[in-house]
Amino acid sequence: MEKYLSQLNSAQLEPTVQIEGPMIVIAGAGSGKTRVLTYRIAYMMSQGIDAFNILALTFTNKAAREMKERIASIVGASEAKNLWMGTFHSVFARILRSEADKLGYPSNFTIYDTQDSDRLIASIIKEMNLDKDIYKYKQIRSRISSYKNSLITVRAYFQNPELIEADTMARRPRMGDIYKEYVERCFKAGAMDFDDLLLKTNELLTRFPDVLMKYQNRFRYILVDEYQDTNHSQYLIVRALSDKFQNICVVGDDAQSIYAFRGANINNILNFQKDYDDVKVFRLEQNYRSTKNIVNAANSIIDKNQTKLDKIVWTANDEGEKIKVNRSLTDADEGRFVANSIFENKMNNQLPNSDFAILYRTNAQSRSIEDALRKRDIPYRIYGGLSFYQRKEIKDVLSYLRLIINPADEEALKRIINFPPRGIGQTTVDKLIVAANGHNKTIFEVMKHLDKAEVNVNSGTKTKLQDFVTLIESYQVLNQTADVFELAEHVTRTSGLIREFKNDGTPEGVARMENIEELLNGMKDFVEGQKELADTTGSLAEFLEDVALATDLDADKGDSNHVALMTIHLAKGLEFPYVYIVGLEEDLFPSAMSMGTRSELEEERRLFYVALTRAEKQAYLTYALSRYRWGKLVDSEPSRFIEEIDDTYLDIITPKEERRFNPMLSADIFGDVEPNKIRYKPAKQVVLKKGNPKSEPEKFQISTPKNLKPVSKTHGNTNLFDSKLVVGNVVKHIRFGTGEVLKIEGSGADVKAEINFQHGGVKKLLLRFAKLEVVG
DNA sequence: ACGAAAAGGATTTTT
DNA sequence: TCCTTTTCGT
Repeated sequence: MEKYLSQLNSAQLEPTVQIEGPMIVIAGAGSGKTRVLTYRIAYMMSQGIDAFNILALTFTNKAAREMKERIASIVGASEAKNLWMGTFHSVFARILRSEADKLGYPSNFTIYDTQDSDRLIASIIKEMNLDKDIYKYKQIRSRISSYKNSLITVRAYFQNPELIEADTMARRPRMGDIYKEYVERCFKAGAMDFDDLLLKTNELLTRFPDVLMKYQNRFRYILVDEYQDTNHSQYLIVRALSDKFQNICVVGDDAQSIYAFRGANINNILNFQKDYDDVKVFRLEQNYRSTKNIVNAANSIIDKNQTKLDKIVWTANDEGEKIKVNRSLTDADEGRFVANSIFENKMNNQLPNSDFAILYRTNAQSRSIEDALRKRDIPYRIYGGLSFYQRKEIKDVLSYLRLIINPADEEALKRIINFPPRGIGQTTVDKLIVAANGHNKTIFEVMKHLDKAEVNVNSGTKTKLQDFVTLIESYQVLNQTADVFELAEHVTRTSGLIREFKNDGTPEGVARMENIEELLNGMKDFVEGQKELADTTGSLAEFLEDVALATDLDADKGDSNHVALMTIHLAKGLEFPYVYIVGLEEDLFPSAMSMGTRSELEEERRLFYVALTRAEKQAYLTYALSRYRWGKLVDSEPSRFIEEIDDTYLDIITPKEERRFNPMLSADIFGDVEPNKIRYKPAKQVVLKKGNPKSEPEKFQISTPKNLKPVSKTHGNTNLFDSKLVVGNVVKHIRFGTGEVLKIEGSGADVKAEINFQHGGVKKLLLRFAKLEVVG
């Protein structure tokens, strides 16, 4: 142990060896937080504390797994295996399973994912005959989610006139009724959604003091990582469990709190010192990850936020390169710039692809980047997006398995009762739901006793329903003896799922088959794995739980030499030598939806801080003047975040003149500009061809690079339509003289600039025609 | 009941 | 633009 502790600096060592009492570690980005956490746990165990008494809560499964592995490598695998380490959701799902009966739930309850919740809510809205344009199921779901995260139960809701008032004002007077029905239907289906895992844990600990005591005594030492991202529900669980022994260590960075949108409460970390007596406060302020330029630039950004804890992040690392800022004309250009830059950096410095990451605000931004990377043959991998387990075909297979474990699972049943098609249509399902609700039974029970439930269907349908029940029941029997893999293999074959996707014949169908195969392989691994791991039983129930709480980031497998593409949220906790943050434009980042309040904007700023601090050596910020959004070309302005960085750390690399779009250059570098991929339709011929610019400007196409001559600067270039003219540029006009660009508006061929000429005042010019030269 | 075609919605982030 | 949902014809 000594040899490990000697690896720590004094700021890291202090919290590592502080075992007793409440404490908070405020850990700046890249300050060795994970190292402190792992060594601290290892140290505790070396001091004779039983691993059995330690609970460590992390934000992702991946973080938990990695930490556990590191601890195992220090203290030995057998010692580490008793540690309880995982996400809030996975740890408390396990506890809830063993205590489920107290809450009236079966121990094999299903975990509904967001999609399941959405479908159930949509179905309830339909059953209640409500207007689905007013009662949008996604809004309803997020509303219910925030109630649950604030511990507002259905009963609490109806006792709170303010909430009812608020929903009534929002033209949703039936909100409470939907909430009630949703909760009841989940309960009847033996299902908990993500929020329930926390809410029901609170219920368990509050209603059953003996249970609370049991877990207080068991978890005498509690650690919480990423404390800034805990929500109220999680906060209460931590408080309750740590109340007796007060051995609570929370670690986090308020500057990296980026999950308020899903209920995380930054006040949990800001107020921690008020929640416990004699809190010891530790600060990790030395950054080991990034260059001085990056650290200082990040500091200058986060400085703009009002809500924060005192902390000065610094580094002893090299000065490094300045942060490079690049402007592009369009999102496609931005992609090309990034791909080109990665290519150059790779070649110049002999670097692997895995040294690079491209971070964006929204998943939709990946497309233009992907296109460019593909053209340059740069291998990449997209993280996040539609998770593997959310794909249709995977959810179909999983739904069969879920139904085997828990026949009450309404969402699983509705999903597969007629997939593959077996002649049970919507009308029949609706009848079943009505009957089930009427008799307070599950749909599956109703199907088993069609006559008793008085379901009015014809005899053909009746047979089909009975066949389905028999099919599921036969699987249930098989589940008694077969392992997960064997069962799933049998199910996919005999249910007709495989046939369904095979017959499809389309490339999508093939991909789906491959995904199912991958799922089956995963199951095989799971079955093999259970033989080694002591804390799993390898049951189907356990597999489904893993899957329900898994994220794509958890499954990082295989060849790792690729450029990483992901959202900034997903990048939290990761680091890369080279980081490209793309789409730094107003309304995109910061997002248009997050600029309503100061706290929302501050969260966007923290998000930017997180993005920037992922970079070790070099960061690039890029933005485009226009970008395709919802299939439309939209003009955009540079993000305020660029301006907010102290410009001594910036290197604006967009050359004013040379970067002007020049098809020759552009085409030469990449070799293969596809005409139809070039989205701007400028009146380029003003410069390139003789003749009247007005004639057929729309028909102009950049066909082959050969046809185009480089723009001659001496001619005064003239057509600035494509020249990345921005507000602030000083331009020269043949008649009006010099002036400053005040505003740019319009799109396509109608881009206009408002220019304040020294002699002549403010004029609005159509760039298509104006002969302008940028002079500054 | 089912498939094809048309319409509509979405783009903030995820355990 | 792309994906999901709804509508419509059989």
